[in-house]
Amino acid sequence: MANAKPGAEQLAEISRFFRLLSEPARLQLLCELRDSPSDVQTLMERTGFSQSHISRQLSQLSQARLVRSERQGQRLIFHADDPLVDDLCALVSQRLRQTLEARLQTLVPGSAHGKPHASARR
Amino acid sequence: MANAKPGAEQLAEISRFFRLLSEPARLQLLCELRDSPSDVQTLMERTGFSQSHISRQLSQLSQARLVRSERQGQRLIFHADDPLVDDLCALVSQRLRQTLEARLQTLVPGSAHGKPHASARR
DNA sequence: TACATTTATGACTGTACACGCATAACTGCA
DNA sequence: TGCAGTTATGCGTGTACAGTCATAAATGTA
Repeated sequence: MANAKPGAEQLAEISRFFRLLSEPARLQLLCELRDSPSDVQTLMERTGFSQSHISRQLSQLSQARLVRSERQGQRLIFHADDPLVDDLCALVSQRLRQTLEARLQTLVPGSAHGKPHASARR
Repeated sequence: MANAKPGAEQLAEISRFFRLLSEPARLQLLCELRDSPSDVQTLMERTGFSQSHISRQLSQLSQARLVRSERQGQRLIFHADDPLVDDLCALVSQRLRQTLEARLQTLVPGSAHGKPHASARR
Protein backbone atom coordinates (compact mmCIF):
# COMPACT_ATOMS: atom_id res chain seq x y z
CA MET A 1 0.00 0.00 0.00
CA ALA A 2 2.61 2.49 1.04
CA ASN A 3 4.93 1.52 -1.75
CA ALA A 4 3.02 3.07 -4.59
CA LYS A 5 3.23 1.21 -7.85
CA PRO A 6 4.75 3.41 -10.52
CA GLY A 7 2.46 4.23 -13.39
CA ALA A 8 2.98 2.98 -16.90
CA GLU A 9 4.49 6.26 -18.04
CA GLN A 10 7.01 6.32 -15.24
CA LEU A 11 7.97 2.71 -15.88
CA ALA A 12 8.51 3.61 -19.51
CA GLU A 13 10.81 6.49 -18.59
CA ILE A 14 12.81 4.43 -16.16
CA SER A 15 13.18 1.64 -18.66
CA ARG A 16 14.31 4.12 -21.29
CA PHE A 17 17.04 5.24 -18.96
CA PHE A 18 18.18 1.70 -18.29
CA ARG A 19 18.20 1.10 -22.01
CA LEU A 20 20.80 3.81 -22.37
CA LEU A 21 23.07 1.77 -20.13
CA SER A 22 22.20 -1.51 -21.79
CA GLU A 23 24.59 -0.97 -24.66
CA PRO A 24 28.25 -1.89 -24.14
CA ALA A 25 29.34 0.80 -26.56
CA ARG A 26 27.63 3.54 -24.59
CA LEU A 27 28.86 2.18 -21.31
CA GLN A 28 32.36 2.11 -22.68
CA LEU A 29 32.09 5.68 -23.90
CA LEU A 30 30.91 6.74 -20.48
CA CYS A 31 33.89 5.02 -18.89
CA GLU A 32 36.35 6.60 -21.28
CA LEU A 33 34.88 10.03 -20.74
CA ARG A 34 34.76 9.57 -17.02
CA ASP A 35 38.48 8.85 -16.98
CA SER A 36 39.31 11.74 -19.27
CA PRO A 37 37.08 14.14 -21.15
CA SER A 38 37.76 13.89 -24.85
CA ASP A 39 36.56 14.89 -28.28
CA VAL A 40 35.06 12.50 -30.78
CA GLN A 41 38.34 11.98 -32.64
CA THR A 42 40.13 10.79 -29.53
CA LEU A 43 37.26 8.47 -28.72
CA MET A 44 37.55 7.03 -32.21
CA GLU A 45 41.17 6.14 -31.60
CA ARG A 46 40.48 4.75 -28.15
CA THR A 47 37.44 2.66 -29.03
CA GLY A 48 37.72 1.90 -32.72
CA PHE A 49 34.13 2.98 -33.32
CA SER A 50 33.17 5.06 -36.31
CA GLN A 51 32.79 8.78 -35.95
CA SER A 52 29.08 8.73 -36.69
CA HIS A 53 28.46 5.99 -34.22
CA ILE A 54 30.20 7.82 -31.42
CA SER A 55 28.45 11.04 -32.23
CA ARG A 56 25.08 9.36 -32.13
CA GLN A 57 25.68 7.60 -28.86
CA LEU A 58 26.95 10.79 -27.27
CA SER A 59 23.87 12.55 -28.51
CA GLN A 60 21.63 10.07 -26.74
CA LEU A 61 23.66 10.31 -23.56
CA SER A 62 23.54 14.08 -23.71
CA GLN A 63 19.78 14.10 -23.88
CA ALA A 64 19.70 12.20 -20.62
CA ARG A 65 22.24 14.60 -19.16
CA LEU A 66 24.74 11.78 -18.69
CA VAL A 67 27.19 13.66 -20.85
CA ARG A 68 27.79 17.33 -21.45
CA SER A 69 29.91 19.02 -24.05
CA GLU A 70 32.11 22.05 -23.96
CA ARG A 71 33.85 23.80 -26.84
CA GLN A 72 37.59 24.01 -26.81
CA GLY A 73 38.89 25.62 -29.92
CA GLN A 74 37.85 23.58 -32.88
CA ARG A 75 36.63 20.58 -31.04
CA LEU A 76 33.89 19.65 -28.65
CA ILE A 77 35.12 18.13 -25.43
CA PHE A 78 32.65 15.70 -23.92
CA HIS A 79 32.44 15.16 -20.18
CA ALA A 80 30.80 12.38 -18.16
CA ASP A 81 31.30 13.44 -14.59
CA ASP A 82 28.05 12.09 -13.25
CA PRO A 83 28.51 9.84 -10.24
CA LEU A 84 25.14 8.22 -10.86
CA VAL A 85 26.48 5.95 -13.56
CA ASP A 86 29.28 4.77 -11.32
CA ASP A 87 26.87 4.14 -8.52
CA LEU A 88 24.55 2.13 -10.71
CA CYS A 89 27.39 0.15 -12.24
CA ALA A 90 28.89 -0.54 -8.83
CA LEU A 91 25.59 -1.90 -7.54
CA VAL A 92 25.15 -4.09 -10.58
CA SER A 93 28.75 -5.27 -10.53
CA GLN A 94 28.45 -6.30 -6.93
CA ARG A 95 25.26 -8.12 -7.75
CA LEU A 96 26.84 -9.97 -10.65
CA ARG A 97 29.57 -11.19 -8.35
CA GLN A 98 27.00 -12.44 -5.88
CA THR A 99 25.11 -14.21 -8.61
CA LEU A 100 28.24 -15.96 -9.80
CA GLU A 101 29.05 -17.10 -6.28
CA ALA A 102 25.51 -18.37 -5.86
CA ARG A 103 25.81 -20.33 -9.06
CA LEU A 104 29.06 -21.81 -7.86
CA GLN A 105 27.41 -23.00 -4.66
CA THR A 106 24.68 -24.57 -6.73
CA LEU A 107 27.11 -26.44 -8.92
CA VAL A 108 29.53 -27.57 -6.23
CA PRO A 109 27.59 -27.74 -2.98
CA GLY A 110 30.29 -29.95 -1.51
CA SER A 111 33.03 -27.35 -1.59
CA ALA A 112 30.89 -24.76 0.11
CA HIS A 113 32.17 -21.91 2.29
CA GLY A 114 35.72 -22.35 1.02
CA LYS A 115 36.90 -19.18 -0.61
CA PRO A 116 38.31 -20.22 -3.98
CA HIS A 117 41.26 -17.94 -3.25
CA ALA A 118 42.52 -15.99 -6.25
CA SER A 119 40.68 -17.76 -9.04
CA ALA A 120 37.73 -16.29 -10.93
CA ARG A 121 40.17 -13.47 -11.63
CA ARG A 122 39.25 -12.71 -15.21
CA MET B 1 44.47 5.79 -12.47
CA ALA B 2 42.97 4.30 -9.34
CA ASN B 3 39.59 3.90 -10.94
CA ALA B 4 40.29 0.84 -13.04
CA LYS B 5 38.50 0.76 -16.34
CA PRO B 6 36.28 -2.31 -16.54
CA GLY B 7 37.21 -4.78 -19.24
CA ALA B 8 35.09 -5.45 -22.27
CA GLU B 9 33.65 -8.63 -20.83
CA GLN B 10 32.61 -6.93 -17.63
CA LEU B 11 31.03 -4.07 -19.52
CA ALA B 12 29.11 -6.62 -21.54
CA GLU B 13 27.80 -8.31 -18.43
CA ILE B 14 26.79 -5.08 -16.80
CA SER B 15 25.03 -3.92 -19.92
CA ARG B 16 23.19 -7.24 -20.15
CA PHE B 17 21.89 -6.67 -16.66
CA PHE B 18 20.71 -3.16 -17.48
CA ARG B 19 19.03 -4.55 -20.57
CA LEU B 20 16.89 -6.71 -18.33
CA LEU B 21 15.55 -3.56 -16.73
CA SER B 22 15.23 -1.70 -20.01
CA GLU B 23 11.93 -3.32 -20.86
CA PRO B 24 8.74 -1.83 -19.40
CA ALA B 25 7.08 -5.23 -19.37
CA ARG B 26 9.80 -6.77 -17.24
CA LEU B 27 9.90 -3.78 -14.93
CA GLN B 28 6.17 -4.01 -14.51
CA LEU B 29 6.35 -7.70 -13.72
CA LEU B 30 9.00 -6.99 -11.12
CA CYS B 31 6.77 -4.35 -9.55
CA GLU B 32 3.75 -6.63 -9.48
CA LEU B 33 5.74 -9.43 -7.95
CA ARG B 34 7.33 -7.14 -5.46
CA ASP B 35 3.92 -6.07 -4.21
CA SER B 36 2.58 -9.60 -4.10
CA PRO B 37 4.09 -12.87 -5.22
CA SER B 38 1.90 -14.49 -7.83
CA ASP B 39 1.66 -17.21 -10.39
CA VAL B 40 1.63 -16.65 -14.12
CA GLN B 41 -2.15 -16.79 -14.37
CA THR B 42 -2.59 -13.97 -11.91
CA LEU B 43 0.03 -11.92 -13.70
CA MET B 44 -1.89 -12.44 -16.93
CA GLU B 45 -5.00 -10.95 -15.37
CA ARG B 46 -3.11 -8.08 -13.81
CA THR B 47 -1.01 -7.12 -16.81
CA GLY B 48 -2.91 -8.35 -19.84
CA PHE B 49 0.18 -10.00 -21.26
CA SER B 50 0.04 -13.41 -22.83
CA GLN B 51 1.02 -16.49 -20.85
CA SER B 52 4.03 -17.26 -22.98
CA HIS B 53 5.29 -13.72 -22.83
CA ILE B 54 5.13 -13.60 -19.07
CA SER B 55 6.78 -16.98 -18.76
CA ARG B 56 9.63 -15.91 -21.00
CA GLN B 57 10.26 -12.66 -19.17
CA LEU B 58 10.19 -14.39 -15.82
CA SER B 59 12.65 -16.91 -17.15
CA GLN B 60 15.09 -14.14 -18.05
CA LEU B 61 14.64 -12.48 -14.70
CA SER B 62 15.16 -15.79 -12.92
CA GLN B 63 18.46 -16.36 -14.65
CA ALA B 64 19.67 -13.07 -13.22
CA ARG B 65 18.30 -14.07 -9.82
CA LEU B 66 15.92 -11.12 -9.84
CA VAL B 67 13.04 -13.52 -9.46
CA ARG B 68 12.71 -16.86 -7.76
CA SER B 69 9.90 -19.37 -7.94
CA GLU B 70 8.34 -21.62 -5.38
CA ARG B 71 5.80 -24.36 -5.89
CA GLN B 72 2.46 -24.07 -4.18
CA GLY B 73 0.18 -26.89 -5.15
CA GLN B 74 -0.38 -26.80 -8.88
CA ARG B 75 1.13 -23.45 -9.51
CA LEU B 76 4.47 -21.77 -9.36
CA ILE B 77 4.55 -18.68 -7.22
CA PHE B 78 7.09 -16.15 -8.37
CA HIS B 79 8.80 -13.80 -5.97
CA ALA B 80 10.77 -10.64 -6.57
CA ASP B 81 11.99 -9.62 -3.15
CA ASP B 82 15.30 -8.22 -4.22
CA PRO B 83 15.89 -4.69 -2.93
CA LEU B 84 18.45 -4.05 -5.66
CA VAL B 85 15.81 -3.32 -8.26
CA ASP B 86 14.11 -0.84 -5.98
CA ASP B 87 17.39 0.85 -5.24
CA LEU B 88 18.28 1.14 -8.90
CA CYS B 89 14.86 2.40 -9.82
CA ALA B 90 14.88 4.90 -6.99
CA LEU B 91 18.20 6.31 -8.14
CA VAL B 92 17.02 6.56 -11.71
CA SER B 93 13.68 8.04 -10.73
CA GLN B 94 15.35 10.70 -8.69
CA ARG B 95 17.62 11.46 -11.60
CA LEU B 96 14.75 11.73 -14.05
CA ARG B 97 13.14 14.29 -11.78
CA GLN B 98 16.34 16.28 -11.66
CA THR B 99 16.65 16.18 -15.41
CA LEU B 100 13.11 17.43 -15.85
CA GLU B 101 13.74 20.30 -13.47
CA ALA B 102 16.94 21.16 -15.28
CA ARG B 103 15.06 21.24 -18.55
CA LEU B 104 12.48 23.52 -17.02
CA GLN B 105 15.15 25.96 -15.93
CA THR B 106 16.55 25.92 -19.44
CA LEU B 107 13.19 26.70 -20.99
CA VAL B 108 12.01 29.30 -18.49
CA PRO B 109 15.09 30.88 -16.96
CA GLY B 110 12.99 33.82 -15.78
CA SER B 111 10.80 31.89 -13.36
CA ALA B 112 13.77 30.31 -11.65
CA HIS B 113 13.85 29.08 -8.08
CA GLY B 114 10.09 29.32 -7.75
CA LYS B 115 8.65 25.95 -6.81
CA PRO B 116 5.79 25.38 -9.23
CA HIS B 117 3.72 24.19 -6.25
CA ALA B 118 1.56 21.16 -6.93
CA SER B 119 1.76 21.01 -10.71
CA ALA B 120 3.86 18.53 -12.64
CA ARG B 121 1.82 16.02 -10.74
CA ARG B 122 1.40 13.38 -13.48
C1' DT C 1 -1.69 -44.30 -14.00
C1' DA C 2 -4.50 -41.14 -16.57
C1' DC C 3 -6.15 -36.57 -16.49
C1' DA C 4 -6.32 -31.69 -15.80
C1' DT C 5 -3.88 -27.59 -14.95
C1' DT C 6 0.06 -24.80 -15.17
C1' DT C 7 4.37 -23.48 -17.17
C1' DA C 8 7.94 -23.72 -20.79
C1' DT C 9 9.35 -23.67 -25.60
C1' DG C 10 9.57 -23.92 -30.90
C1' DA C 11 8.34 -21.15 -34.86
C1' DC C 12 7.13 -16.80 -36.65
C1' DT C 13 6.45 -11.68 -37.39
C1' DG C 14 7.31 -6.98 -36.62
C1' DT C 15 9.93 -3.38 -34.77
C1' DA C 16 13.71 -1.04 -32.70
C1' DC C 17 18.20 0.13 -33.09
C1' DA C 18 23.38 -0.55 -33.51
C1' DC C 19 26.76 0.45 -36.84
C1' DG C 20 29.00 2.07 -41.07
C1' DC C 21 29.28 5.05 -45.32
C1' DA C 22 28.57 9.23 -47.44
C1' DT C 23 27.43 13.89 -46.91
C1' DA C 24 25.64 17.89 -44.81
C1' DA C 25 25.89 21.39 -41.17
C1' DC C 26 28.55 23.91 -38.04
C1' DT C 27 32.53 26.43 -35.95
C1' DG C 28 37.09 28.47 -35.47
C1' DC C 29 40.82 30.35 -38.02
C1' DA C 30 43.66 32.50 -41.94
C1' DT D 1 34.62 35.50 -46.37
C1' DG D 2 36.37 31.21 -47.66
C1' DC D 3 38.70 27.12 -46.01
C1' DA D 4 39.90 23.26 -43.02
C1' DG D 5 38.65 20.55 -39.30
C1' DT D 6 35.02 18.65 -36.41
C1' DT D 7 30.51 17.01 -35.43
C1' DA D 8 25.78 15.81 -36.84
C1' DT D 9 22.52 13.39 -39.84
C1' DG D 10 20.11 10.84 -43.86
C1' DC D 11 20.16 6.29 -45.61
C1' DG D 12 20.81 1.36 -45.76
C1' DT D 13 21.83 -3.29 -43.64
C1' DG D 14 21.94 -6.67 -40.25
C1' DT D 15 20.76 -8.39 -35.81
C1' DA D 16 18.49 -8.79 -31.45
C1' DC D 17 14.43 -9.39 -29.27
C1' DA D 18 9.50 -8.37 -27.80
C1' DG D 19 5.22 -10.43 -28.36
C1' DT D 20 1.77 -14.07 -30.12
C1' DC D 21 -0.04 -18.70 -31.32
C1' DA D 22 0.29 -23.46 -31.09
C1' DT D 23 2.18 -27.23 -28.74
C1' DA D 24 5.09 -29.71 -25.71
C1' DA D 25 6.76 -30.65 -21.09
C1' DA D 26 6.16 -30.85 -16.20
C1' DT D 27 3.57 -31.45 -11.95
C1' DG D 28 -0.16 -32.21 -8.64
C1' DT D 29 -4.49 -34.73 -8.05
C1' DA D 30 -8.33 -38.16 -8.59
